[in-house]
Formats: sequence, structure tokens, C-alpha cells
Amino acid sequence: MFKIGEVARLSGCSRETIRHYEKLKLLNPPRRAANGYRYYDETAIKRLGFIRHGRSLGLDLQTISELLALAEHPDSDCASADRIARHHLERLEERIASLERLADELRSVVVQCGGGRVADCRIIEALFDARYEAE
Amino acid sequence: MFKIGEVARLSGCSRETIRHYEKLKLLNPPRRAANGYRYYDETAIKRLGFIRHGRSLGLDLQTISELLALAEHPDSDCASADRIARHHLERLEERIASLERLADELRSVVVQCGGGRVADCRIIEALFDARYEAE
DNA sequence: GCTTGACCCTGCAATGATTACAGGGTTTAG
DNA sequence: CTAAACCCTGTAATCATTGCAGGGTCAAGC
Repeated sequence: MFKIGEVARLSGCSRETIRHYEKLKLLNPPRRAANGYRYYDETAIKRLGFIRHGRSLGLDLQTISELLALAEHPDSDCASADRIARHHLERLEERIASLERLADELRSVVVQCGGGRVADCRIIEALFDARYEAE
Repeated sequence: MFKIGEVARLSGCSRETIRHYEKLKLLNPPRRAANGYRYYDETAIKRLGFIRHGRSLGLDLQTISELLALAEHPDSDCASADRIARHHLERLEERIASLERLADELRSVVVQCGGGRVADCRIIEALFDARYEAE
């Protein structure tokens, strides 16, 4: 049985975040000691690891919550999990492509200024230039 | 002279966003007609274009505000603009590299499930797997 | 016994950028 | 004259998290 601070250290989520997940019903309310302290078991830590891992992959809490719901029915079909992951991968690839375009544009804009005047600055100029308006 | 709706159409920022920028002092308070309507000139539209362009590059409003302040002093040194842009480019490149790693992991996780049981699902399994804990 | 510091609790406000109301007033075209 | 399309203000929502105020509790050392 672990207090919230230990769980925070073990799971990598802050105490505030853990209480927040409880409020959002991503985590079952843990047992409480007589003094009101939360006490957790290992499954809560695993669950927090799952959430953290999902977050680090850029999944939102809603999506993670869906995956957790799936994980609670081990005998059901995993096609949904597959669909969710594939969908997320697609969005991720789009996002990367879009950031690559932006980096290209920034690179083309970041030139040697060597102490020039703002009036001649390509960076400022480029930002005022409507030709490159994005998505 | 343009009303806020026209400015919204011309600049690509919504009316709410324009009023929001005014509140954040990114935009000078425009002239008001007797009925209280905001009236803008072309410089406001240019400024909004600058902000939108910056946002589309992933700059935050604080950064954009700094660049706008620079742009207002055309005779000063543009080294600051250069530094801001380079710094942002670096962060962007880091972000892209990190997203690439995530996409790789997701790709390795998204395998054919073909109607398997959740209990055997690689996706769920991988999310529970602490080995891949990220940044 | 008593202080100190490390914990824990609740509930609410902040972040950043935007969007979405609610609850009004004004203008314009039919 | 009325309906639609505009405008106004102010406030609250979004998302995921963090921070704070204002408490209570616990273990160790004096």
C-alpha cells in the first residue's frame, strides 16, 4: 500500500496530476486511511504508467480512457485499439509533415543578419509577408 | 476603415480572436464609431497577418509580441529577431525529432490484430510496458 | 512536551490560445 | 416593420496540468 507521494515517485506523475486523474475518473478512488490519506496498490501504479506512456505518445486523456476501458475487457475484440492507434499514428504523421514544412520555412527565413537594421531584417519581413500564410 | 467582421475575413482571425488580441495588448485599441463599433485600418490587418503567420509557425503570442515590438523600431539591431527565430527553430527541430521517435514506436506497436482478443493485443500491452517510458 | 519539516487534505485559480456563450444593442435589406 | 446579420461586453468553457491558500497529520530530534 502506497501513499500518494510514493505513487507519484513510482509512476512519474505528480501528486496533483494523480488527484486530477481521480477527479476525471481515469483512476478509481483509492482506499482511504482513517486520517483521510489515499492508499494505492500496484494496479493503480500500472494504470498511471499506462496513462503516462499514452500521454508521452501524444494521446489525449479521452483516448487513453477509451483504451483503458478496452483493456478492462480482455476477452473482447481488439480491433478498436488497433483503429485508435492507427488513427493516432496518421494524425501524428500529418503533424510531423506540417512541422517539417514550418521548419523549412523558418530555415529559409533564418539568415545571417550580422547586425543589420530591423528595417532590412528578412525574419520580420517574412512574417509580414502574406504569401506564406499556412494551413 | 473596416468593421471587425471584415477584418476577421481579411486577416483570417476570428472576431473573438481579434478582440482577444486587443485585450492582450497585441493590437492597439482601434477607433470606435459613435455606436461603439470598432473600426480598423490596414495596418491592423497587416499586424494580424503577422500574428497569424507567427502562430502558424508555432510561435507563442509572447514571442510574436516581442517580434512586433522589434518591428516597431526599424532602425534598431535585428540580432534579437535572429536569435528568437533561431531559438524557435531549434526547439522545433527537437520537437520534430521527438515526434519521429513516437511515430516509430507507434508504428512498431500498430500491428495486424485481425480480430484478436484484447488480452493478446500488442497495442494495449505496449502501453502497459514501462520499458518505453518517454522523456 | 514541542518544534520542525515532510507529508497529506480540499477546493479554487492560473496557465495559453481560443472558442462559445448569454444577454443585450444596431444596421441593413426586403 | 421585421428579420437577418452584424456589433457590444463580460464571463465561462476547452485541455492537461500546475500552483496556491489554508488547513490537518506524522515522525524525528531537542
